[in-house]
Amino acid sequence: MSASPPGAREAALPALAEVFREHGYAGASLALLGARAGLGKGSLYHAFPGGKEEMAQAVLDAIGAWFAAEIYAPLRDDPDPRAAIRRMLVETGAYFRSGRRVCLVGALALSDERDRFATRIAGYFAEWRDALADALGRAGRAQAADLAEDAVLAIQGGLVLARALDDADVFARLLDRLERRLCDPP
Amino acid sequence: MSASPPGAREAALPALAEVFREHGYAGASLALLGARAGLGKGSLYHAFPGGKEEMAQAVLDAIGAWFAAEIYAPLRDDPDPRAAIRRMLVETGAYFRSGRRVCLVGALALSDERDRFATRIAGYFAEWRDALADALGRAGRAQAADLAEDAVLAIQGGLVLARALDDADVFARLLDRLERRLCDPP
DNA sequence: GTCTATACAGCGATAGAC
DNA sequence: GTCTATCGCTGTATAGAC
Repeated sequence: MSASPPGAREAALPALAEVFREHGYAGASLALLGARAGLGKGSLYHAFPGGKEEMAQAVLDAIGAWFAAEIYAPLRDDPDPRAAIRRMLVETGAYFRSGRRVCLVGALALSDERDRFATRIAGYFAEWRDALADALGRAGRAQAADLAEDAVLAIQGGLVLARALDDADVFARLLDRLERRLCDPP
Repeated sequence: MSASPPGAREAALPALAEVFREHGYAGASLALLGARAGLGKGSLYHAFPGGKEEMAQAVLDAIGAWFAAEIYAPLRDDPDPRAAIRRMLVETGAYFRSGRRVCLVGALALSDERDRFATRIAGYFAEWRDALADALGRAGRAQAADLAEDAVLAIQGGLVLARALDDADVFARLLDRLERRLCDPP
């Protein structure tokens, strides 16, 4: 029981997320997670009784909720689908710090922890792809599903290549190309 | 000194590579590496005095050599550049087991071990991109550099998405789209 | 609730028998 | 050359003081 500051758990999530992004699931030690969140191990386990796995699941939920609200919902609901797609590209560039920040979901998908988080990983990408396909369809594009799959995958590849070459311009150029490919009249 | 079978080191590389692919650098324990290679720790350290890092560097060298011979060289030298690009797509599909196999270089790029292997990681992708741009240029395509960057990054993204959705068809569809985008007349 | 202390397992690496 | 035994360390997780 007990009345910890009601949002102690939520308050820690951004710090935890950043540690997972920077070090991966295996490399994110409880010492690092606690230090960055400003909590001792006791407090961490009080907020997340399931330990590291529960922390990661909560982080993935928070990431999914952010994308759902800021990106997927506009793609589905904005009466101007092209504007929603442009918004998606701008928000994506900002969220990933122009390619300097790793996508935790993509990194987990490649790791051997994939199975543990399979549902959330698959949901994140399926939702993104389907919301984008919806917007492209409403914008009158043919083969909206293929185009959406291609764009979602390119964003992940852009993050890989930008980090591999240590060159954030790679990601910026990709977003430019995507804007033309997705928003220019067919 | 001593005359270990001259290729003991080389013979172990494919097994070591597979363990690194499946478990990542951090997750590839010496126990796993030795078991899969059929060697005890003593033999492993005899072949790779630098330990796990030397094993990974040797694996990356072998991967780079394979791609250089099978993919980059034809892209640069084949008198029919479109045929070389088609060959690249076929070989890539086979190498990554139609998307069921992870790209070790891409996974390392996302991990926090990136810096340790930065030179080989960057070289792998830069060579691929430049060789493909060369072939596209010889095929008479405009904006060959952009097109090449986009294709190399899409392959990495395709591997991420195929694994995230646990759906190898994602990767197969991507290779089909790339063939049209790269080989069809402009 | 938050801390420190600790249990216990697994890691990379090394030493030394054979 | 290859093995087993072991070192020193770090990991997650838990117990218990406060």
